[in-house]
Amino acid sequence: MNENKNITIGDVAKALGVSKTTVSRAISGKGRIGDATRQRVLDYIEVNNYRPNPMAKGLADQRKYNICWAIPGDSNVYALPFFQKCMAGVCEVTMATDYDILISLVYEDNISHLERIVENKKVDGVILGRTLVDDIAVRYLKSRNIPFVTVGSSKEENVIQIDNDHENACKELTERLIERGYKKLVLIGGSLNHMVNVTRQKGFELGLKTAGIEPDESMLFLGNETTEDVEEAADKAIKAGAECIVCMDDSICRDVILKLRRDGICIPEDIGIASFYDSDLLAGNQPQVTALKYDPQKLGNMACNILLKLINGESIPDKNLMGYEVLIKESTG
Amino acid sequence: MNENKNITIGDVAKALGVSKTTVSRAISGKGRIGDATRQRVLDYIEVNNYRPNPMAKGLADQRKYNICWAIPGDSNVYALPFFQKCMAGVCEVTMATDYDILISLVYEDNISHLERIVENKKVDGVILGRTLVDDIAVRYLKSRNIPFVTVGSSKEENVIQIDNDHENACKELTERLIERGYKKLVLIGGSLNHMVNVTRQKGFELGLKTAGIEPDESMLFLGNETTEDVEEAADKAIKAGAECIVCMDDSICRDVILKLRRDGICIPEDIGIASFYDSDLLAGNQPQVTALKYDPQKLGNMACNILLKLINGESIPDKNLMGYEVLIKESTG
DNA sequence: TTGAAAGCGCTAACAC
DNA sequence: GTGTTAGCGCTTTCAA
Repeated sequence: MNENKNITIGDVAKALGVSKTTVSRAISGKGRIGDATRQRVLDYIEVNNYRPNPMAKGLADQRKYNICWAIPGDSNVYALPFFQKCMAGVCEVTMATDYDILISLVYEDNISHLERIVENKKVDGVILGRTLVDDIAVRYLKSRNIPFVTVGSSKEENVIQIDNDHENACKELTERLIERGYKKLVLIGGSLNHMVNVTRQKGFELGLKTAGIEPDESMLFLGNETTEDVEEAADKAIKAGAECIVCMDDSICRDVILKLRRDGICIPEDIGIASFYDSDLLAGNQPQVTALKYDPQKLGNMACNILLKLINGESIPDKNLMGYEVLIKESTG
Repeated sequence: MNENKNITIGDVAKALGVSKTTVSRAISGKGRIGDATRQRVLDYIEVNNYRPNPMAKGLADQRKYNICWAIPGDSNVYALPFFQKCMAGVCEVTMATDYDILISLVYEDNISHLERIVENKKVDGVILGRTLVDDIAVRYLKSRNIPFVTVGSSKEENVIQIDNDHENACKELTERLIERGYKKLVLIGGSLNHMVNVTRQKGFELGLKTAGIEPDESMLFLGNETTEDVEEAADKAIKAGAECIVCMDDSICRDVILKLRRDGICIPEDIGIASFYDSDLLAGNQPQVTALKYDPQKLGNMACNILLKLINGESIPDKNLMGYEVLIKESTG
């Protein structure tokens, strides 16, 4: 149609013999306007494919119509399917609105990119894709007084959090494992600066307690960052007589499984394996792995919906937990 | 510092007793301005942490200072590490500029989200994260006359493409496999609507020809979409007497390896395995897999740099190929 | 070398 | 119910 000519609200107004205000009102639905006029405007816009200039709109109403999706910049982390699925969930929601998603990579000790985006006022709000125990991003966002939500729990006050119910999920899975006859459970986990890991550990310990087992150090192999760390932990766990290794996440679980296979240890004959997080990483495995299943996409939906509400001034409870599923599979006997 | 007060160019001008024009010139570097004045302005800005409002700037200079990173929306695809790494590469480049990245999910037969972003003029250019043989996104972008580049090759004319040199890479790996003594090579591949797969097939066939082998249908198992397809293909390949299975990408390779393991077929004793693409999916594997290694992050760097140049009116050659590495590992004898 | 003023395209009081 | 007008914060002629 209109090759390069950028048709503006003024053009529409002129063509219809009305004022720009009227056109603006027809579009936004705000203010009084006659039904007939509104329809006339809407029709014209539709036919001539008029699109308001977001810059002008943003300048005038002080909105950016962008939100920021901030994810870890560490390459071994951001590539996790979880973040992709979650982002797709966010995307699904924004697609139905005028909002778009701006990416930011944040690091545990460096959030300069996020800062730039916020300082430059490019977004109306931000979604933090993961939370840390000591989280400079959360603190920064709070200090800037910009609407934001976190995917994951936070220890900070007054932070709107959307999270899976890891605590209860892990508790339940732990209990179920014990019910299945495992006496000596062992937890292999990652960085304790990740809130999710802390929460999972708590769930694990609660599960043990419910079953009358007092958690102690000999069952916990935490803070493992690298594959080597994990393999070493697995070694120790086995030597300590573990009957079932519970892995805090899918990537740890993958590492443990590969390690056991190399060592000729059979699952589930020699030892049971369970994971506190299911994912594609574990998908092709056999035996299939007992694990907790969440829906990252739904989490993304929810986070985005809540952020949008927040931006629009609605008030939201701090804690928003989502459900889970316990999948008992072949890897645990 | 300044809590909520949005300091504007006017404030800076007033505080310094100069005009807005002068401040603008000091920042942009455009137009004549005295060194002393410029420095005075710059210092003030630095100290008071003034940030130009991107909306206003965009409105005035008709730029958006955003580029769009468009990736496949199919969940089994966009979660591939390749896209994440590539995006990180794009991000690295934008971080050093005023540009930010807007996400769009596109589908083979539906690019409405991309269309909205472009129609709404939210970006100055777009990077297409993958290319198809019949690519509606490419055609759309061309028709809209907006600067764009593709990561991956395209059959369309006048498209700026940034790609790994898949053809030569696959050709070379194929030759190397033959040199190692494999007589009967077989290629298992995915959708032939993906340009990358078409290119890889071509490289494979060129490699065979160089070695004096005429490629024929019995060596090609292409168009496999699902894990089941791949497993069936692997079955047929083995029954057809394949000595070495060449997989078009990492996920196919993973599927093949799992399948062989289930069937009790040993690598490399019973059969060789090679992959035209290396990734984390294959990382933990043993035996380690002979594969082609690329650098997706560098690809992202390059794509973004080129797009930025394009936006600034520079002219760029259509074809931009990047290097590769052939990794011969245990999986091929 | 610097400044005044006119937009960029849209929204929102405030009239009528 | 509709129009007038004054900005939103920046860039850019055009004068000085």
